[in-house]
Amino acid sequence: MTVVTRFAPSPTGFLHIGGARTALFSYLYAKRHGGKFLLRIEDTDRERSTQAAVDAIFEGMAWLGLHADAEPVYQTQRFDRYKAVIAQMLEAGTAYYCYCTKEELEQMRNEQMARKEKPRYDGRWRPEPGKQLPPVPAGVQPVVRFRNPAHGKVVIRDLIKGEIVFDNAELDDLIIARADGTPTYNFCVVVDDMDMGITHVIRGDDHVNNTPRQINIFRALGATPPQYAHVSMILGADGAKLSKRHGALGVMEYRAMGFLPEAMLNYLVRLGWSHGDQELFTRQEMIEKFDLDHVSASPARFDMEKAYWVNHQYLKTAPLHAVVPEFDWHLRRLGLDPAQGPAIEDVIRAQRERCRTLLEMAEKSRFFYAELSGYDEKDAAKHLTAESADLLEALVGILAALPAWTATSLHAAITGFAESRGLGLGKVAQPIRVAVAGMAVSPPIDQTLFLLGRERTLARLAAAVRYVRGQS
RNA sequence: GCUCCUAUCGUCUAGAGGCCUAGGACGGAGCCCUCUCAAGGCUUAAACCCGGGUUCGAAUCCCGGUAGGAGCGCCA
Repeated sequence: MTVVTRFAPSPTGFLHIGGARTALFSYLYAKRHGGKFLLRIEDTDRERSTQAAVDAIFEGMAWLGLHADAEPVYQTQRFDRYKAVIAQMLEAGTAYYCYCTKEELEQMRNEQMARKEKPRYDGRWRPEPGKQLPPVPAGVQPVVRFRNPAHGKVVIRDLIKGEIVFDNAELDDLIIARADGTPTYNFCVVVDDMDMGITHVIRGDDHVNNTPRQINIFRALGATPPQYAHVSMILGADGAKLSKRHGALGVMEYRAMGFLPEAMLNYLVRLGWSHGDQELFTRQEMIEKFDLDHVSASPARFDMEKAYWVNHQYLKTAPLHAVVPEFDWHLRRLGLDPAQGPAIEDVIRAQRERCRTLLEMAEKSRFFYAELSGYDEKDAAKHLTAESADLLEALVGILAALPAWTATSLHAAITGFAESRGLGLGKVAQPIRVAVAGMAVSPPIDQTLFLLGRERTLARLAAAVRYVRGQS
């Protein structure tokens, strides 16, 4: 049997981190077993679903490279099918009409809560042999309820949490079609999972309580339920639930923060899943090694520091062709023109070891692509002094006369100059750094000047000299 | 309230009864290297929620507490 998994977000917002991890697990599990990974848009709630959210989800999935193996399924395009199944269930007696109004239901719940009972439908419209149903009220559009088995137990062999047992007596008859005829979530999920041939449902553990109901519907339909794997949720750094109000960010915001998609995937896969002591996985390794046995059943906190570390590992080692487009995107985002400076491959090579994110890299590389807007105040005060102005002035002459503008010749020239003055390299390099980069941090000074080019270097050195002298 | 889930360093985790003096990673501390920032190397502090069982032996199995969480919609 081929494994078929799916990711089924409801388009009410962007693709957040928890959803992305669920999608990743589903994707990996399918790939691991040579199966298919499908996408389904659960948009039956027309009030809250938006096209913008659908697009945002696709955008996030695309950025992460989580491609589905077929066109996405939209629930709103399957209403005819749902209607047919509901008719069939009504016919078979596994579903029935219920004429309770929302107000009656509300009252029922309140009374039950007051009695400290679990709020549930009392089954007043549920047909039973020999039972007298209430008279059908005029002007009430009925909903359709699923006739859940009254007795027995539902046993879920969850691939992550193990055996979970629910008593059918705990389950009430859920609504599968609203008064306006539109189907509801738990019902659509079953019909879709059945029709799509889903073999493994990997989803957030906020769905465990829905699972027995869904299994019962599967059975009422004469279908075999898929296997389930409920992944625990991701908490914020403080251990509190992630929500829009509380630190839940869309994956695209992580892009803006300077994460590489592969790094994001790697951080996410290790959040809850492990393979011995291994921390870093290529996508291929994830596919080869991912399994549900080693997915943790307990919730995990999102640790930004660790995420940064993973990203840094990727920044340092990823093939340039994977970094270039992302870095280019960040440069432009800062209003910089990548054409107005050194080749970005060279800048990445020079910067990758010293930046945890692409955003940081772009900010630290600004001086390669744009004129200085000023000097860092502290750095200038410390390094752009009267003495260093003399050094810089001398350097302008030396560097202008350099036969070749290469890192090697620059290195020789600068160290030679420092020695001739009886100074440590730092005494010379730091003022140069502030002069050309505007701050006391940059790649090795020979690299920096080489990448910046002769013209810009000399001009900035001279400008720094003027700056110092103009101040006093 | 009811049902269900979870519980190893601050964080992510390894651990499937003896291999555990509980391992790795992030972060922290210290040292080395060094033109800045990094990177790298070395060292170090830091955890089995509590209580009972089962067993020759428990972080691992069972029960009970405690704590956290999820669900209880004509939302998904």
